[in-house]
Amino acid sequence: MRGKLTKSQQKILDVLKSVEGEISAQEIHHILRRNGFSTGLATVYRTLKSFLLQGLIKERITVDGESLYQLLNHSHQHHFNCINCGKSIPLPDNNCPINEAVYKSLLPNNFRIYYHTLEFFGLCESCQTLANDKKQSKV
Amino acid sequence: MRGKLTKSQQKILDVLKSVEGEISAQEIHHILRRNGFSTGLATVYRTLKSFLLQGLIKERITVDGESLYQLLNHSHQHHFNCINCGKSIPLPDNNCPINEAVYKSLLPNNFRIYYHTLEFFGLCESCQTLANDKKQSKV
DNA sequence: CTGTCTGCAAAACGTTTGCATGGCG
DNA sequence: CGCCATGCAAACGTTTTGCAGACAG
Repeated sequence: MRGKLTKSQQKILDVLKSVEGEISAQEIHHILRRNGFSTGLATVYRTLKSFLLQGLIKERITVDGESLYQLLNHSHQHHFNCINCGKSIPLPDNNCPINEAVYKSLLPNNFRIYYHTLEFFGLCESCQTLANDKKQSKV
Repeated sequence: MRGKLTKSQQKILDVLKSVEGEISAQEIHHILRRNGFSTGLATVYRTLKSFLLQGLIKERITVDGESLYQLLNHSHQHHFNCINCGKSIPLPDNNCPINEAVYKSLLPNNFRIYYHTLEFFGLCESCQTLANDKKQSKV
């Protein structure tokens, strides 16, 4: 894939564009199937990997071990993730603290940076109270 | 597990303490086996999940989909990750831009934050040249 | 005794790969 | 005609789960 996209690749890109936030490979696959395309799951994965290497999309792995993808030109989000229930709550995106200056100060310049992820982990409100009630995961 | 640790759990904690940086569940398992303990892999996973929920350790999922664990009181590291070859290069940890003030400004206070991850993704030097040579992943 | 922790093996899950087919230049 | 992309199914590696037995309080 150099420049031109195949039909399948174009359809996958369309789905990515149509989605507000992040989406998984399997969801893309379902949407395509639902819309009558016989695209295989493997093609979705292969295309996403290719998009990723071209710096077109970003990838984020959730607490549940699933990869979510998002177009890079979309406004990016960071999240709070509950390590107990797996809930992932996007933070207001207006004030991401990672700007050009931070990039430059932290990273050697022989890397080509496509994107970053900033994620917070802990317990959400309800999982905190569950933990306090000791009903939970004494393990 | 409330306060007191079982033998297995203590041994797993010891391994975490003995390691400078991050370590995978499987590596912990191997080390225990090598040292003559018959600890099962499932126990390692179960214990790590419990440690995680107690805020004892942090978890980071690599580009290859493997979880790495690290004691939370150890100095934390951020990384540059090559999306092509999977290399993960730790950044100088002295100046993490995510401090208390940033936490407070970004996050609602009904979450209990245990830790954060900040990761940069892109192409490392050698993968950039490979990409330029077009020998690579035209997909 | 009772309840939790453990090891083992099997299952689950998301993802990747091999291979034969198909489509496009 | 040749080459790359595709679909399918099988393979893969990590993590989770079910279960019976071991252990501790």
